Amino acid sequence: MIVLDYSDKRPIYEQIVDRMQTLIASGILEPDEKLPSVRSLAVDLSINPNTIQRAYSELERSGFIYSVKGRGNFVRADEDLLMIQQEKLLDAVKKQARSCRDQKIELDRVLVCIKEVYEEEPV
Amino acid sequence: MIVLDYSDKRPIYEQIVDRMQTLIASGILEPDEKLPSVRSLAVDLSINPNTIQRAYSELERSGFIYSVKGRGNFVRADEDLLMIQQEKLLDAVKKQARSCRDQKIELDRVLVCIKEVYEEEPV
Amino acid sequence: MIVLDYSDKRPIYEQIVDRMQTLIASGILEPDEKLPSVRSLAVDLSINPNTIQRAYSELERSGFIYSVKGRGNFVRADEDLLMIQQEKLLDAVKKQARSCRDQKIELDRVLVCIKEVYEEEPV
Amino acid sequence: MIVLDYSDKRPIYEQIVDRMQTLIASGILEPDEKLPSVRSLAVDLSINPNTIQRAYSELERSGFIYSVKGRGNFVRADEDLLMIQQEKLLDAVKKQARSCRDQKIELDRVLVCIKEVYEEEPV
DNA sequence: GTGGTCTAGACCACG
DNA sequence: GTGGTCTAGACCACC
Repeated sequence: MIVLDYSDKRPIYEQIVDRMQTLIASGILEPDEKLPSVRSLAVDLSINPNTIQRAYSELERSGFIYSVKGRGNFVRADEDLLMIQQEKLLDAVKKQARSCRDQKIELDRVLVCIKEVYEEEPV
Repeated sequence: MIVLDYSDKRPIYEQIVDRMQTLIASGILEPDEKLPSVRSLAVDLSINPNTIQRAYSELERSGFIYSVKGRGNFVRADEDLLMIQQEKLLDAVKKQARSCRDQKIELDRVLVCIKEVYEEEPV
Repeated sequence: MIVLDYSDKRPIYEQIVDRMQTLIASGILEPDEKLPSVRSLAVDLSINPNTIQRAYSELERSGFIYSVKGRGNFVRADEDLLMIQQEKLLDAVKKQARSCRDQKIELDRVLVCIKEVYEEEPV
Repeated sequence: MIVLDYSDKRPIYEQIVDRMQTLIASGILEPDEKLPSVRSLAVDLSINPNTIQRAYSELERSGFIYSVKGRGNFVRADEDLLMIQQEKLLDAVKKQARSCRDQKIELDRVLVCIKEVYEEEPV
């Protein structure tokens, strides 16, 4: 469910955070569903448990999951948060669109790109 | 022409590289135009000349500028390179579009965002 | 009478202890009144009986309740203890007041807050 | 400037975060002032640099400081944030006041406590 | 078994 | 020298 990319410059914990957010936002992980335990996921991905711990802490801080000591981490049901997340993503889209425009890429080429992606396979 | 953002997590030299690339790709800096000297730009931005030097080196390595010993750095006229840059940017757009799709953002919302941006003022 | 908050970072047993202390101090639970049995309360809150047991043990240790083997747990009538509890709480109030003062919150704003609360509805 | 309390149940990094927030809110640390470096503070308090790092990360995340790689951490000037911080603190005060009220502590005793504190020495 | 904190020590990127 | 990430290994509290 999670694939790490060591050639990516972004830190590992951030890749995990992003992936989990996507899994939650897309509904693949349902509200109150239990996430893999810190240690088991660490073994799975063969990385240090601290790194998973950090990813989970970030997810809890930003409200995507809640953690119960001695029991595990669980998906939080929060529609508002997902909305805010979408807005953030759209802001990023706009920023990128400005780069395209500044580099004289025609509008249609951009739109076609987007449409292509939406016709691909889902997650 | 260049504004640094110290609260941005990206390194200073990278901000400069990006900005220069945009200025070149958008035609604001014209082919064979002379860039500000390392030292003068360093004074302007009140940062270490080494940082400017690094940015210029990166730009030269990736072919956006050429340097002439004792005279300065100049914008290279290279249509192919600009094309490659555009492709890179479009790849990034696709990657982002996948995120939007995975987070269940409707296609139309994304397209509208892009169109809005293209109707804004240029650089 | 007791509501657990799993997203609270405090341990479950501590939430129960606190709540019971409040119920006793406020007189809602009267002296020599019988508390719910460990097992029944565990079923009620759908948690592990061990957790209830731990809460009751803490309450007994600190003198709020006494337990009679084979009969159950009962509220202890102890005026002194309640006084000590009040002193503890007032110490906490002072500590918090210092934070307010250090953060340059005007004295009046704090006093008004307190007064507002005392005019609200009781438990 | 910072004193750790090992008998406190709260984690060390949290104590540091709180203390720094107070120092910033009270104006002892001024905007754009440089904080002690991660390593030097670690030596000072004789704790692991990772713990300082964590505290600083939290402070950056919540907007109290900004960090520049290779240069250090600096106090951020943000009036709004301080206001929000004050509101949070007053909410905590109200919560505590409810406990006092529920435990039948007279209003005047609480008010006197607060006033006493405000007449003590500052930070 | 679970999450959470801390230490020790290492490596990298930046200026 | 600065911040940032990661590993390895330990200890604690909770359930």
